[in-house]
Amino acid sequence: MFRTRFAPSPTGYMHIGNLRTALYAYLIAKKAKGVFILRIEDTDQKRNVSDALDAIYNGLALAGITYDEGPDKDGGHGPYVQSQRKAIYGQYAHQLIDQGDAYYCFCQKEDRPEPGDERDEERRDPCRNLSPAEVQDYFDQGIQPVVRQRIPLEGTSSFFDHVYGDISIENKQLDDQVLLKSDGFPTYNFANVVDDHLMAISHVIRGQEYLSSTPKYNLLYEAFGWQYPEYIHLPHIIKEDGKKLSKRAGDPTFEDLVNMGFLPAAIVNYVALLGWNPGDEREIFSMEELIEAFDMDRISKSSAAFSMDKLRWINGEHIRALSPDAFHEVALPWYGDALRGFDLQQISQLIQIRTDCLGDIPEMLAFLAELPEYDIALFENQKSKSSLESSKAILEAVIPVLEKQEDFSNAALFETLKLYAKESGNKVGTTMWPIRTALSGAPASPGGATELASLLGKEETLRRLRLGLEKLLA
RNA sequence: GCCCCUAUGGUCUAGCGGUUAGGACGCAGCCCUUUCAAGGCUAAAACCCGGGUUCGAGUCCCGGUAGGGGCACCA
Repeated sequence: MFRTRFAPSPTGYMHIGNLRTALYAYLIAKKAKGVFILRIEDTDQKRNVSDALDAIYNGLALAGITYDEGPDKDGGHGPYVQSQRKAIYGQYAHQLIDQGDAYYCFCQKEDRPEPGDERDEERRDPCRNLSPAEVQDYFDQGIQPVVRQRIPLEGTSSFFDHVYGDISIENKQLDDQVLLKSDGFPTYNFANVVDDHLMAISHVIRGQEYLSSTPKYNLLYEAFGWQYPEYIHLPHIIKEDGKKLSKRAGDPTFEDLVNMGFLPAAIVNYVALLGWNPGDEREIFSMEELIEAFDMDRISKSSAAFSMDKLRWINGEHIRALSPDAFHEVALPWYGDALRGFDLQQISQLIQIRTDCLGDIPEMLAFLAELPEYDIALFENQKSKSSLESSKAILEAVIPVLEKQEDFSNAALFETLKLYAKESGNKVGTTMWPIRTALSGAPASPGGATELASLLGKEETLRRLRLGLEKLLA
């Protein structure tokens, strides 16, 4: 039985790297018809943010990643919040001390050498060899110790990782890491091992930054006589300039992207592709398709750069794949008050294919509510064989035609204007250009002349056309 | 300082000893067209460097270089 877990610490938001870790852990479990677990790693008392739990729940729900066991979903392996498991860690730490695989350390933080000091020779802690009497003595002085892991002086620790292959590190490179802090809480280094074992996690999926600590965790598994899990360490996600993603530098979190107008499903789709590919040339995936296609042995080793351009494209593909009704629903919140009175359904129909990101909508439609200032140079367009003169003539001729037009539906308008073009000997494009331009005041618009006219209605259409003509006559 | 990892176009990637080095985003051009999109077609663009191994290396080995990560009473 595959059992994977996502184990975030409650920092208040879900960044892209976390989202991908959660997603891969979910996909690996679901692919194997296994169980996906949410565990909260809140052992750092200084770092807990209120409401942070909600951010995790909301983020996962938004992403469509559902867990089978978690803080609010007992699966018999709880509690799923590490701060509620304090007694468990204490008990296991004492077992290690009794076995000689861990020891009390009474050093103060300041006593520890800095990296870069001559720590290669003697990186072992002075408390490593304290006699029972000395330990007792310290206790009698009321000093609160930490518990450190006793790493073997000799030998090499090796393990297999599904992404990075065989990794091997000499034990002498490993630190006697702290297992239990002086406040009695475990460190991540200890809690993750105890919890992963107790929760029967079969596959550990986490960031690459844990790769070189994994031998220490395996030593712990061995000390307990536990079997260790399979490992899947994930390369980092970086920016296109090679720097790392950071909220501080203004890089968007998952929630930010959603607020910017990206579909959660598209973000999930894109993030899945950051470091993994299906082995064929598909790029657009639903969650179900991802589950079907995912293969942990096809995860790449090198870090991947997050590309807004590619996200936009994938988002556009997801938007275009929506049914018209579904698109209308997601687009609606972006229309705002300025578009009151317009046929929003018709607008949705017009812009769906042209929308890469919902956040583009307000700007794309701004001209509807208010005609922008524009230069008459816009009436000149080579491709439409449109000049200032032709535009003036066409506008002059077309205004009376449209004044008589009763049916302002797109189809009817198009018939009328096409007929006019034919009779006047103008090309359709040449006829439409000045109309489209006068109606939008922009070099490009989400719809052609008749589509805009139909949207704007007869009165406003005529008003804008006359305005355009005035500009040309001036 | 010590240790671990990585390295194919600008970006994401396929490749797993013999390929015209494939695809996608982006970029440029063309077609389509009621402007723009969308769609179709075309183009430019890559195996970090140096040694080996081999008949033959992007692919295997070693060494550089560059980048990332770790060496916390943070996770």
